[in-house]
Amino acid sequence: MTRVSFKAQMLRAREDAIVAAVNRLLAERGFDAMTVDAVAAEVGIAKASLYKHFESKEALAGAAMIGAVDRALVEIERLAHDPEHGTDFERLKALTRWAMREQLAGEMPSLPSQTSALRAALSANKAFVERLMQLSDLLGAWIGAAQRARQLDAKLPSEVVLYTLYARACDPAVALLKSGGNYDDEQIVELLLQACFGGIAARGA
Amino acid sequence: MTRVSFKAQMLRAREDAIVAAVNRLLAERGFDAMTVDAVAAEVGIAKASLYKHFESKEALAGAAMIGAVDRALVEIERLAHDPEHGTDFERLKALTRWAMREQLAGEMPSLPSQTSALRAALSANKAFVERLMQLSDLLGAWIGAAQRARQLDAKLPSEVVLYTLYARACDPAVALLKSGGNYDDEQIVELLLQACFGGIAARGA
DNA sequence: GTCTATATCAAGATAGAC
DNA sequence: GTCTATCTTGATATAGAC
Repeated sequence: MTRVSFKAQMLRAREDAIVAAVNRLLAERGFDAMTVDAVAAEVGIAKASLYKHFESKEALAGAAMIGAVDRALVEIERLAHDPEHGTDFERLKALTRWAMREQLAGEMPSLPSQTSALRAALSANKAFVERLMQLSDLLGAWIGAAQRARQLDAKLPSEVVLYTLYARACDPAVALLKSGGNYDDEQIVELLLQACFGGIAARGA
Repeated sequence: MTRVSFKAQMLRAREDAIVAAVNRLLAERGFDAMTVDAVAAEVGIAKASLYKHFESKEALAGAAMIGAVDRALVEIERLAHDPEHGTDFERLKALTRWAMREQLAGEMPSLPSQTSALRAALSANKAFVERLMQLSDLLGAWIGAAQRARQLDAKLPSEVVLYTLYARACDPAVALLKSGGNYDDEQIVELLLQACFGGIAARGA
């Protein structure tokens, strides 16, 4: 009864391939510079066929953004049960590390900068907004716990920490350091993680 | 002999007005979403006239980006002689504060995200590259001095600190906090400055 | 150097056959 | 649901008169 028809499986696989292509192009070029022709070419189907699956460029991007948030939610779930990360503070750090690695791998679609045409469309996308709120709630809980445990700075409002972490997931400093060519991916991640959590000012004394 | 003709003054004023409009639109919408029509409308002249002053959209943006770097250089010069900021560490902090205020005022054109069509054009713009190197050299000197004075974390490579500060000048966290509506502009600046220099992890103990 | 009018082209979206 | 061919729009850039 729960068996899924072969046709439906094919449909699903095709749409997954489309979303994956959009995700990559979104990470590589951003929404404005991504063309629907490029998506079609990457998937290997005609542009008109794309529009049978998604009704607009905004819908394509929306599906990819939902996928990105979902991957973050999956990673959160994984970290919550990973004995290697014993505190919420460590889990927040591990999640930020994961986000930076995704960015370096070209799999993190950059957040729509304040102004992008995408922003309005995403605000109207209920599935996206709902998942983003879920993500924010989970992170907010971790942040609050880590502040009470005195591992995160309790003087910073939780909102400031949350937005700071969101911003680090698309930090241009990652690409700048990468193009500098002096550090490999893992070094970039650890250096920026240190700058984010520890700050650039000296500690101690 | 050094007198400048009235006509040349008018020309200069007109071009300054154009660059100012481009700067604002670049800050508000970014390069891709900025149209030459919008620039013309904002300045109040015909689009064809714009092209008598600048040969392309990229040239327009280049002029605005050069202007932004120049404003930073002027601010650096001012800070270097301001007795209120006695150390290079304090000057770096003050410059970052200035950049965040510019961003909130809508006067900081966002850095071309890794992929923008603008990036290639800027790399080929000698005047821009030259000024950006000048800026980087000045900041690099301040960073090195602040690290030797043990006020900036000496374990972070100077390059990491430099790129981190560049990234904070267009930090999306600024706009996120602004749209959150819980803090006024000055509070946003001070909170993010604290997160950047002090880090989000707890200090002490 | 400024204007109006237009050329040109890229890109989002659709028609209609299979 | 996939294709080829086409429509339509919006945006960069230019022609040509004044």
